[in-house]
Amino acid sequence: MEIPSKYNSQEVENKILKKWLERGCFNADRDSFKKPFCIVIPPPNITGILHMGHALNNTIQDVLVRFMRMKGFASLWMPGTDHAGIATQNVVERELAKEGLKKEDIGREKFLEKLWAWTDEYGTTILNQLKSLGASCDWRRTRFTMDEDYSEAVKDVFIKLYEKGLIYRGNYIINWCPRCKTALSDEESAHKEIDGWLYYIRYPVKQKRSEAKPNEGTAGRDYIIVATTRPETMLGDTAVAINPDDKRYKWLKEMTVILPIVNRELKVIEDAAIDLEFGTGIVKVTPAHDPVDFILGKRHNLEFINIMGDDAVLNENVPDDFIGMDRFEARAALLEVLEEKKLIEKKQAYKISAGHCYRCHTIVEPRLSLQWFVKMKPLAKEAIKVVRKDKIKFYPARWKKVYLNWMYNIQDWCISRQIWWGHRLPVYYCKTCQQKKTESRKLTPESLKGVIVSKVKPEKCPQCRGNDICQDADVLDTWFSSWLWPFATFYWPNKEKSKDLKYFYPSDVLVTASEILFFWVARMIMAGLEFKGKIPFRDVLIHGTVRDDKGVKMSKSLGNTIDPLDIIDKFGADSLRFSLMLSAASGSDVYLSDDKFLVGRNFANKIWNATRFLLLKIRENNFEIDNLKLKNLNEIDRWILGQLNNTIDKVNNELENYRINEATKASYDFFWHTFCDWYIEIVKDNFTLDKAKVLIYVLLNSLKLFHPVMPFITEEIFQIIKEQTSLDIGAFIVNSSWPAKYKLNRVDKNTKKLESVIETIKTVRNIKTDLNLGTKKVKLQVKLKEEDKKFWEVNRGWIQRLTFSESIVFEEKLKRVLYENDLWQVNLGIRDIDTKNFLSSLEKKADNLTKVLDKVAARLANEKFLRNASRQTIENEKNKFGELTVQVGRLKSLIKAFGSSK
RNA sequence: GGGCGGUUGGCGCAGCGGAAGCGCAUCUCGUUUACACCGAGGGGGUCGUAGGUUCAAAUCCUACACCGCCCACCA
Repeated sequence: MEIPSKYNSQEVENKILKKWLERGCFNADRDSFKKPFCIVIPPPNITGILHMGHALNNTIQDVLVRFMRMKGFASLWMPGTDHAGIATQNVVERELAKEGLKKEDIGREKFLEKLWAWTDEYGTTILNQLKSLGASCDWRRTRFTMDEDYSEAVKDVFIKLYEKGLIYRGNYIINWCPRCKTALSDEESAHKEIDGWLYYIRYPVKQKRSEAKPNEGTAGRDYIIVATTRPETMLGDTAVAINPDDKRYKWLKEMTVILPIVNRELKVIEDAAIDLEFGTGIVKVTPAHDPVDFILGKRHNLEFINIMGDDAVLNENVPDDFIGMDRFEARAALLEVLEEKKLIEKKQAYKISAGHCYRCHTIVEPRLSLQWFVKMKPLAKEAIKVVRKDKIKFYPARWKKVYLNWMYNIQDWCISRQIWWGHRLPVYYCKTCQQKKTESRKLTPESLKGVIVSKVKPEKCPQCRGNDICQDADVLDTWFSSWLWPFATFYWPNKEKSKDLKYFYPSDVLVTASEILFFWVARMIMAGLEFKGKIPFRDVLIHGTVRDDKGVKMSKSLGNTIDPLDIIDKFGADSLRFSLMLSAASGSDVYLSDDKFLVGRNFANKIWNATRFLLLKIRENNFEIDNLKLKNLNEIDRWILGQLNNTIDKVNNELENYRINEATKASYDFFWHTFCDWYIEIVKDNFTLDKAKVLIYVLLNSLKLFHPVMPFITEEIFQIIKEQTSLDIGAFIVNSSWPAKYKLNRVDKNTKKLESVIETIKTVRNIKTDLNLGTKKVKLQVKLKEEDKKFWEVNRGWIQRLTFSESIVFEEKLKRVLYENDLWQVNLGIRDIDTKNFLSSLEKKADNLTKVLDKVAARLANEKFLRNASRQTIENEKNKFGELTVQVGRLKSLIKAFGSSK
């Protein structure tokens, strides 16, 4: 069979993928003879399409899973998808909008039908894209956060926490997205600085000026000035506040202030939280629309006036003129009125740090509302301990601090969402019991009267026996289901179905970007400890962000993305993976541009052609390769096997420490620059059956080293080797065993000679370049000891070829020496030579080495050095001094012989 | 405001106490028994700045500067 000279990734990858899937190569089952290794995938959103971030994240996981699989572990990569509440609902809402409909038009039930239909149609798109990336998940096990069993786990957890008193319902200021019309958790509100204004507004004082005690500072005025960035919220003001120690406003303490436009009377409260330095030192207090004011409101028993609806449009709690206006419209209108009334003292440009909805980027409105929360402090306690004690380790380690810092300051988690797509809260209300409550502007603790927390709808209210019962309309935060992912995917808490859980839990490593450290990683740790009593994973591997070549984060909205599917099309999944792994220094961001992927493509082609060459030679020679028992090894063979051993060690070590880029680089360097550049070149013209076996042996083991990073091409070549030899090497490389070191039982005396020859070849090439000889063939004259002649004799052929020489002759005496090392001297058989370049490169070398030599000499002459440095260090320096002296001596005498250019 | 990173050749990174390295880019040469998606070579860096510790500092310490993240209730 002819092998084409270019590797065709498209053709190969589809074919190989199909075989793997058909033969269940990725399946992982409980096996009492194997140790488990498990990674749970960060479930992509069902709305997702594969982007570079996914490609990076999942390639890392796949490399680890494939590595451990080959190492003989029952290596499970658990796949699945996340229902992604708000994100998915938004997508389907947009679809609906194309028909001119809103979700309310068709109702909850119909809307959910559409969502499920959408899920069925597009929900697995990303999983198929992961397959084409080569992701070796056990696809039989694919789970979805809204699967029936999974939903049971979610309800279960809610009830457990509720019964433990860790879930409560209450009126608090939460982050509200007026576009998605739902509450958000603190984490879902991303703070960004925006340009705004700080307005200074005059509020009149009710009491007549004469009644005011005339003394310090601002006392003489009949108004006060407050500063605000969100003037429209003043319509909900119910007080103004000052610091009790603020001498400037002592006079104000007994006064009443009139809220302009609304004409509500505001009392003046004193609170130590007020910053004397900021603004005017007087704060307008809007308890229903600002988190700080909310606390003040509770502390001082103020009225809470909610002035906005769920879409941030002002409601009937504001003067008629403003009702129905959007918050920003209202701001403009209000400022106009204030301007007219001359109530604006001044405004100054100001950077506001405003929360933005992490799904639609709308500015979040702090809003008082009745929501469900999880008490986090008790859950955080253990989760802090396991990380502090390194039961869970972060890679890179610095993330430990970030994690702990967040955990120490953790806030309660708002888990109810006013959307339709998600897990309904397992909460029911008895309308009869609830009606007894009274409407009030005063904030009262939310009574649990009429609240029934239950997995299924109760027939009757346990309190009043009434049957007018309805389920809470809200759904749970998406992360309230994702935080169970490491064990709910194994059908926890169903005892019957979750047998694998015992075997595979805890998983070994979680691979993720830092963005979801708090959203997901921290919460999984808490959930694992709370519900399973065990950590969910031992290691957390945090990789960087994917950026473009200018360092800007890749994002769809900026249009600077590189589509991984395009790269797969053009260069192949292996190239994509290889280049990603090579550029992804552990934990640092990845800068990508199209040409980065050429490295991967070129390397794939290199592997391909090396294989092609070997198989070609084997066929030419009619060699029958039916075993890999290596025989008649000479020093060259032992040298390459030793180099392979070193590489295996290095790759093992690096992969075990999650330094995939280092592992990738090590195997790349070995294969290209040692195996191809030297070994193959050396044995080319002495291609015996024994050599062919060494070549195939090294090739096969190299393929195995590459396989985790480049699964497709390595599998394809593995299959070709199987086809073209009689070797019994197993069905698939994906299920084959990881390379072991070749047993080399003696230290080779000739290794030094071989390495000196390689050094000599390199130098001769340099000299020829310097002498402008190009590829001209000249005689290579060598003066060497009798005992080394045999070595040169045996290896004459390839040394001659690689030095581009017409012949090699041994001389008793050289007319001149162009190169010299510990073992031999070399001259080239030419008469007239242009020594200019040669001399200058010699001089440059000599200069550099002399500088170093001087330093070493000075060090050795330094008494303090001899006194303080370790014996070993001094010994090293002495050796270095000796070597350098010899080298410099050689160079200097060479320069002298050719007549210095200086 | 607090915290965490980073600053090494044009670009991206490694090195983290004893002779400045790698990949890409660049330049020169090359129709060599696979591969031009190749081979052989070359040029290019006083390791952000200023101090300090040390016999010795890119490497440890302290400030500072710039860049980038994250957290935070400065209205």
